[in-house]
Amino acid sequence: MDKGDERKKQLLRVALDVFIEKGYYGTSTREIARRAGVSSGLLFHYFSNKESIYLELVNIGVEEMKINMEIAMNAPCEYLFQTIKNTFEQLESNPFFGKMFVFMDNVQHTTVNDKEIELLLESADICKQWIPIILEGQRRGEFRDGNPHSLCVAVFGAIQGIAQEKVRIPNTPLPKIDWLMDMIVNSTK
Amino acid sequence: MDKGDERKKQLLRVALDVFIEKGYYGTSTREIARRAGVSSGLLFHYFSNKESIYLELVNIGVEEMKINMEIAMNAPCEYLFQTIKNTFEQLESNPFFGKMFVFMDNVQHTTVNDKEIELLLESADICKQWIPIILEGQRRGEFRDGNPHSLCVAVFGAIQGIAQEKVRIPNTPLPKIDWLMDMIVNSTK
DNA sequence: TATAGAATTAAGCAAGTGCTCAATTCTATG
DNA sequence: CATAGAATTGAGCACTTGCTTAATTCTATA
Repeated sequence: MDKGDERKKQLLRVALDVFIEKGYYGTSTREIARRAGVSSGLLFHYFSNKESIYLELVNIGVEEMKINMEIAMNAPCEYLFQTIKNTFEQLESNPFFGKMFVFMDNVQHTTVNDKEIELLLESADICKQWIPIILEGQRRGEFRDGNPHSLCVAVFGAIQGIAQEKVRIPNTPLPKIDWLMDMIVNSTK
Repeated sequence: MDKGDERKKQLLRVALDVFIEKGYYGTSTREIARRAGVSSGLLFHYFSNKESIYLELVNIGVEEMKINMEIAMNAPCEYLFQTIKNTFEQLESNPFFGKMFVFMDNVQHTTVNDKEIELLLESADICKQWIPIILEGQRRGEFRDGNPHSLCVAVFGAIQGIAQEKVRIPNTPLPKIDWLMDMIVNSTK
């Protein structure tokens, strides 16, 4: 209900769009303000600087990712299935999630000279977080062999590709989950 | 041997690095010049404007991609295997190829308001070019069923993920090709 | 109705941007 | 050696950038 909170959320939504479209450096504070139909001064009333807008979005993204990771690790196959299922369900029902997902990938591949962001990204690097789970899956013989990092990067690249497409063309149908699971799960199982 | 040609190539190499790192808008012509140890005036002696530097790189990228696509389409499995094999061999032996590969992916996901670039990208969109090949593979029953575009986006996302990693950490080992083939090829074959 | 505080604007500064251009240095060849 | 033409510089223009600030409007409540 608070007018200020509502405005701040609106500004974040607009900023997310522009950041996805043009990257960090390509986004000007004036453009965010203009697209929000607001003076650029107001933007700096709600955020202390451009970087902090980006940071706040990264933080939201990190939280969003964590929620998707909360299922326990003592069932790697189940975990993976649930994670992909959750991700796809969200991609289908919640456009903001898709944008955030793509945004987080862009963030990973863009240098923003800021140690705070770099640190945040460490905690948002899903590939790194998945490695122990994949190792466990491999130990159980449920997952394919091979460098777990490659496995991770490839699976995640695939999901990313699908997400990118979904954000660009929202009515793209998503592939079946089994199909993606097969990428990782040992087919001789 | 020509001094001017050599300089131009050097400037393109430097520009590629900066574009990958900071994206189109984040890259300033002064920074390219500075990193090349040259005045910014010289940059505009060799290129008519910033956009044309980018365009020239995109063109090189498109050519590089085309070379990897030249094997005929009447053997989808063989074609795919060869393409991935080529890509991995290049990633291993030629750092410039890897950078170009990542650059082309960044290009696809960045809006640069330029119709010429947009047109070029049409011809560089590997996903679109692969679709007929995948359809043919599916018709023969050699490839998995499912939306060919999703298949494409996923496979390509996986390869991209691997390439990104290779560029960031050059001594990352690449996964086995069979492993990637399995993503697409029908396992009941 | 009066007023404190939040929401908002418009103007503007210092620094950085893409790009130009006159002026200089280098270099190959007659 | 002389000189044409290429390579290179550095100053600078017009514009955009992130951000500030004084001034104004809105809005809730005493």
